[in-house]
Amino acid sequence: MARILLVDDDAQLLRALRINLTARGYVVVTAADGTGALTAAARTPPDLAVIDLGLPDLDGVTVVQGLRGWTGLPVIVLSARDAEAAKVAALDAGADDYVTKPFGMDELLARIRAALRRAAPAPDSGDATITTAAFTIDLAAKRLTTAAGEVRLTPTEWHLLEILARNPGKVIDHRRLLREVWGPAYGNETNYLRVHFANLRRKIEPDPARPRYVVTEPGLGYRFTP
Amino acid sequence: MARILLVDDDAQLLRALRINLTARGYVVVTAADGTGALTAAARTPPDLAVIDLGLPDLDGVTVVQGLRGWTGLPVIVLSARDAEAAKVAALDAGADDYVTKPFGMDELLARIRAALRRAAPAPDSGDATITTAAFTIDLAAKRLTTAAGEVRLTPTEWHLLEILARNPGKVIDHRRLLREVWGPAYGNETNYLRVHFANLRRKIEPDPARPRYVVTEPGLGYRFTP
DNA sequence: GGCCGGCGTCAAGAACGCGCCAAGGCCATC
DNA sequence: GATGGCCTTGGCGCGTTCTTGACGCCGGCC
Repeated sequence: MARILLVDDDAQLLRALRINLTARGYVVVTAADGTGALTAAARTPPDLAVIDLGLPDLDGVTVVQGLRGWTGLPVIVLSARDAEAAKVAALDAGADDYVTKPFGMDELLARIRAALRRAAPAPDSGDATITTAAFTIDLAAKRLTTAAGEVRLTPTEWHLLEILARNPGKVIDHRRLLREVWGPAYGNETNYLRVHFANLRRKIEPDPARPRYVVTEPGLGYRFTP
Repeated sequence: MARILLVDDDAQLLRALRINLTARGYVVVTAADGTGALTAAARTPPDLAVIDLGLPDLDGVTVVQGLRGWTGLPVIVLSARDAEAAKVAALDAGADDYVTKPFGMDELLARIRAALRRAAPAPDSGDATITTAAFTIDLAAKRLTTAAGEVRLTPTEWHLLEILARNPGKVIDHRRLLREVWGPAYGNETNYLRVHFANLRRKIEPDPARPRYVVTEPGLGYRFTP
């Protein structure tokens, strides 16, 4: 289920939201201030963030910009009723949606569902399985099967393969791969990519020395060709 | 500019919105009821729709579903303050966003901008292929194919070609090319350009000695002519 | 006619990126 | 406390790419 990052300095509200969301099956991570939110998001990027604009340390808009710098995850912003200027600023900074306090839990849940639905860029390709001559990727079930049987991939290998497989034929930057898998602090550690792609190829390529599906574009990045 | 479909039975509000939106450069189409909205959208699909939930003939949720049946265009829904149930229903029906009446014009405009921005996540993949008589450039996939087959370009060659191809017909300065590819510290190393453009021409020009597509403008820079 | 600056071409050495291997550390599980 | 899986880190060799310098060509200018 989706991971949701909650950011608010009101411990009571945080607790209420956590209970409601976990009851719906979401995995909830919380932070009480802006820096905590950014570090938490950097460590393990969530699928969606709910951010209160009135934080003790950073402006909520700053937090939104900090996230938008490296990830496209949907962001829902919370704030007091009369702060229309802040609303506009947050939306223009890249927030996806806005909820005014006080709000009904049903409304927030509906907006979260809507945002997550939008974020799944292609609902057909989200649940779809990608099939090649050598193997089949089931993105939803996180399963990869070859003619020889099922293959176990490590989390990083999955993450890398998934990004490539969702953009078939396209070259994905070194930087983008590193940012999406390891977080915004990474960008030059191309050796990570070399090692993990080598391991991945050893598992899924018919001839790992001459890869057919996970192709290197020297100096640019990597490409998945179905 | 973007086409926006406005659906509301309040003629006064419709007029006010039309004035404000056209003033911002949007093209506005209006409808006063649900059936009118659906037929208008079917005739010439807009880029975004703003729909009031309280229509005389159809339920607003029905209109949203009617649109969602065949198009993915972003939909913003309007309704009275106390209709939280309708809000939830509309969002789950596929509406992208929700604004409560009465609302400030700035907020609506910000939400429209946000929705349009989300809806156009791939401006590069749309116009990203440039075709000439001799070859095709796919900027998104970083692929270049000629009649003879696919051609591999080095990173610098790609970078140079991409800058020229994104400004077809325009002369690009030596300095700008050097700065964009090699960094701000470079500006006089025109010999780099000579070498790399020579290599590039050898790969993509039918007659590299007499270039047709990557043309030198002596003393000024280089130009891409499709 | 001779000079000069800008451009294209070529070739050689340096630098870089990549695949591969192997050792070490961290964490969770048993 | 031991084990095993996974990620990180460093080093090595190879091929490609970039840089650098030299040379010839062409057109404009004195």
